[in-house]
This record gives sequence, structure tokens and C-alpha cells, in this order.
Amino acid sequence: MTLIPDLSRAEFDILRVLWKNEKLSIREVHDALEKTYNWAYSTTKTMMDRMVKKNLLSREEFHRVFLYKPLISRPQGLAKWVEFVADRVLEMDQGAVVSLFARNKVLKPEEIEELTQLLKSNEN
Amino acid sequence: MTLIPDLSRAEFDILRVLWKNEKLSIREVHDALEKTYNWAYSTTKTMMDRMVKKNLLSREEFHRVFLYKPLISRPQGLAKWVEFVADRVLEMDQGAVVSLFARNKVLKPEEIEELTQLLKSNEN
DNA sequence: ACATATATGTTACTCTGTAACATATATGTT
DNA sequence: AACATATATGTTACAGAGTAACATATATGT
Repeated sequence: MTLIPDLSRAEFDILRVLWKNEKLSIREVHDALEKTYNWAYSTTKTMMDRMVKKNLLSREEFHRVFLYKPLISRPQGLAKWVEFVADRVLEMDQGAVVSLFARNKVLKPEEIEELTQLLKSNEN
Repeated sequence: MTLIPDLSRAEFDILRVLWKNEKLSIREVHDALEKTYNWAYSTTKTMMDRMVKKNLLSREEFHRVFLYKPLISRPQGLAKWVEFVADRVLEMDQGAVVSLFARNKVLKPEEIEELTQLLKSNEN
């Protein structure tokens, strides 16, 4: 996955739980999102299966259960969002937004670096 | 429009140009978004007509042209976005995000106030 | 061994993003 | 004025995202 995908809110949220855990079953993702979305289990499943088809997630069988893993990094998932948020919601410089991540320690230095690169290459 | 609507990116962007201009024709909105989206004119039209149906915009004829006007305020349009951005993208306090608007002078004091209220009432 | 709970697969419906096409109306050109 | 050209308005459509029911397979508890 080289191109930066334009993730929907739901996709982004699913990825967020996977970035925190690396590899989870649908049930686990579903439970983690319970507070946020009031999805039926089947909704979580449909979303995640579609994300596999789009190469946002990989799916592997593990002792008879399928585990899903993100195929894009957090900086990659964040890039388009940061762009939108900076340009259109907060109306401030993208760099300034990136530096908020550093300040909050939401991203590790190498992630900040990756994000910065992605934003740069995406400008053109 | 009392409830805070969950605006899509496209809807939000259309409203953004209307908030800056108060009342515009489809053509004008279309041109303003040309850089951002490469929409066909008919796409802009479809979006805006649907927004009228959803009571996000009003439409009134004026010298044989239809002009569209936002039916929600900028703070109202921003509220859900700020929520999402704070909680899930930047992972910081909503109040901190709101204060960025003040610092940037993106919103006027009374808009900040309105936004703050909306976020508060939306917590529930 | 059977009942119950989960996991997996399939299908579907609405809404959003995207746009073509048809038609009405306005504007520019002889 | 008459016609050509450009826009505006209306209608229709199709793919993808959000949402979920339903069917079936598999695991687990008693």
C-alpha cells in the first residue's frame, strides 16, 4: 500500500483499534468500538471484510478464527485526515497540526517523521 | 436545525464556501470548489439539492436564478468535526482544539462561545 | 449428545459521491 | 428577430459506504 488512501470515519476508527493492537478478531474490534458506534456485529464484519478487499487489512486464520491486521501504518492512515483537518477544519498550517502530535506524544518521533514525509509527497 | 448534523466531507466543504459568502448560486459554489474537488457541475448540483432536502441549505429564486443559503451556523457545522478530530485524530482535549480556533482567529469570540456550548450539550 | 453461543458467509437496502443526459432559459451574433 | 451557443434546472443512474438481517457452520457448556 503505497498510495495514501482516503479513509472514511468508520474505516479510520477500525484501523485505530488495530493500530493499538496489531492483530484482532472481528469480535474484539467490535467490542472496542461498541462505545463509539452502536453497530450490530454484522456491521463490523461487513466493514472489515470490505477493508480486506481494499487491502486496508489482511486476514489470516489462527486456530480456527480469523485475525485482522492493518496493512497501512498509522502515519499513512493519518495523512489524509491531517490534511483535511488542517486545511479545512482548523484552517491552519499542516506542519502546525503535525507538531501537535509531537507535543501530545500521540505519535512516536519516527511516526512524526513518516507523516511529515507523506504530507510533503502528497502536496504536489 | 437544532440537532447537530454529522456532515460528510463534501457537505462540510460546500457549507464552508457558503459560510464565507452567505448566499450563492450552484455555479459560484462549484467554481469555489474547483481546486478542491474535480467535480462535474452536475455533481455540485446533486450534492446541493440533496442538502436542501436535508435542510442543510435553503434555496430561493432570485431574478431567475436559484441561490442557496446555509441553514446551519459555522459553529454548528464544526461541532461534530471538532469532536471527531479531537477525540480520534489528534487525541487531545476538545477544549484544546476549540482554543486553537481562537488563537488562529478562525472563529469570532461569539462563534467560539457557540461552539463551546454545542460541544458541551453534545456530551450528554 | 444436545442446546446455546459465537463465527463465517450471503444478501440487501439506504445514503453519498459521482455524473450523464435531457430540457429550459438566457445570451451573443448576424 | 432568428438562430446558435452557453448556462441553469430537472431527471436518472451507478458504484461505494453505512447499516444490518438472515443462514449456516463451528465451538462451548451442561
